[in-house]
Amino acid sequence: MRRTKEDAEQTKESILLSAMNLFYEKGYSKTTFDEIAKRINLTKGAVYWYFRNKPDIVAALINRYVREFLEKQVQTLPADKDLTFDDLINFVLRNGRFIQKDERIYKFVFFVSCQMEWSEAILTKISPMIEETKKYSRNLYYHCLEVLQQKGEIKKDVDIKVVNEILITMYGGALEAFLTKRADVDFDTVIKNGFNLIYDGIKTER
Amino acid sequence: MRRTKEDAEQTKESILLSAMNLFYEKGYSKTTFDEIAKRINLTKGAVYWYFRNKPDIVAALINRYVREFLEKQVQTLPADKDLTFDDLINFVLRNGRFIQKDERIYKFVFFVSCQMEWSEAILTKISPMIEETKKYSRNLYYHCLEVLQQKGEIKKDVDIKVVNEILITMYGGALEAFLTKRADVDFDTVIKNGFNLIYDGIKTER
DNA sequence: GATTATACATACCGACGTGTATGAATTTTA
DNA sequence: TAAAATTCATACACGTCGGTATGTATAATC
Repeated sequence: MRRTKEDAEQTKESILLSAMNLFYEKGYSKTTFDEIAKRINLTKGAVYWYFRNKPDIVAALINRYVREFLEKQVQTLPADKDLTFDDLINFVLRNGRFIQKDERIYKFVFFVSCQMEWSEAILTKISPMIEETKKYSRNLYYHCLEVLQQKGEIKKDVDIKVVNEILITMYGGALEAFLTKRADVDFDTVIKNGFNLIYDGIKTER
Repeated sequence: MRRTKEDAEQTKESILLSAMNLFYEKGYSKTTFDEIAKRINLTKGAVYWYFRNKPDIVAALINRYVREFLEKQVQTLPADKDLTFDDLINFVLRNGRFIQKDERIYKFVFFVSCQMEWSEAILTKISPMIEETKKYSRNLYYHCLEVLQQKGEIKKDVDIKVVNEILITMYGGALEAFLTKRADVDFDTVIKNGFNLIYDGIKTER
């Protein structure tokens, strides 16, 4: 029973969504092709027609959501000449809120962070893609700090590289705490206060 | 072929170690009873004689290493009246170094953080134990900040609870970055500089 | 409108992994 | 020293999951 091309595209979408829901709920290794299919009233055959194996599905998910996420990110930063540290804070806050608001993104991030063991098969295929986005974020933060230091907003003797690492560390830690729901204080409060405390220590006195 | 009691205790030890090595190397769900046994020249039967299933093994590992870790932690903090913020920094640094130095502890932490999917079976048995240690650390940090504020080292108007969360977030983030080897700057540098920057912002001016 | 390619469903195979039942050799115990 | 308990090894039963081979209805193509 062949469907139209639009129908086919639709089912591929629903397969990806079903897979991610299951990955999110019960982890990568415990979800099966059969279950992915049954959730959307299909059979294994359908899933195997679109994807050759599980790592393939994960790769497709990463391709989709990472790109979607990165695109959202870029838009929200002002030009270099107008850049302030508050912009950087708000940028991070928006990222956090984006993850919290968009259920698909949230499930995806949770899946990658907490529901996927780093076996060889996964690691070789997917790790490079994740590394790339991490590097992208890292460079973005660093660029902002660089601009701010050149504009005289940050003391000249401050080692930006270290500050960058501190901020990234805070972001990563806050995100992990949020994902695993083990924070007494919420994401926004930690980022806002933490980043501002750091900034108070590195900004030029007026 | 029955062994002596000492031999039996020895094999139980080696089973736990073998299991943790495999969990560390290829993840929780991909390691089998058969492989755990073969690594130490035993058969499945031996492993099943000591542990009923995989979650049982994990529980035993957690029991052992978490306790060992906590005991090491407590010793390294001075009494309240002599407490300084530097002590807190050094405490965190020692924790980090302890994880880096002790291969068993390192593999265990990596396993729990990165090589275990949060399926129901695991979560119900093990999550409470992990939560407990997290809570322990959280309270320890908070207690230090409380003491320091009462001694007048930290400004009275500072919300210690938020600061506590910031520091924990930094610790968690730095640890995760270290475990996943995606840090340009090492653990010690981030903690030292990060904590000091935070402290500069909350300490009373002299 | 006949052919071909597509979009699945169905059926099946084989490998593997969990768990158990049983056996055998010692050690411990009484 | 005989009985009982321990410490494993061996063997097997069972379900499950990944992967493939095949069938089939229908859309796309010409």
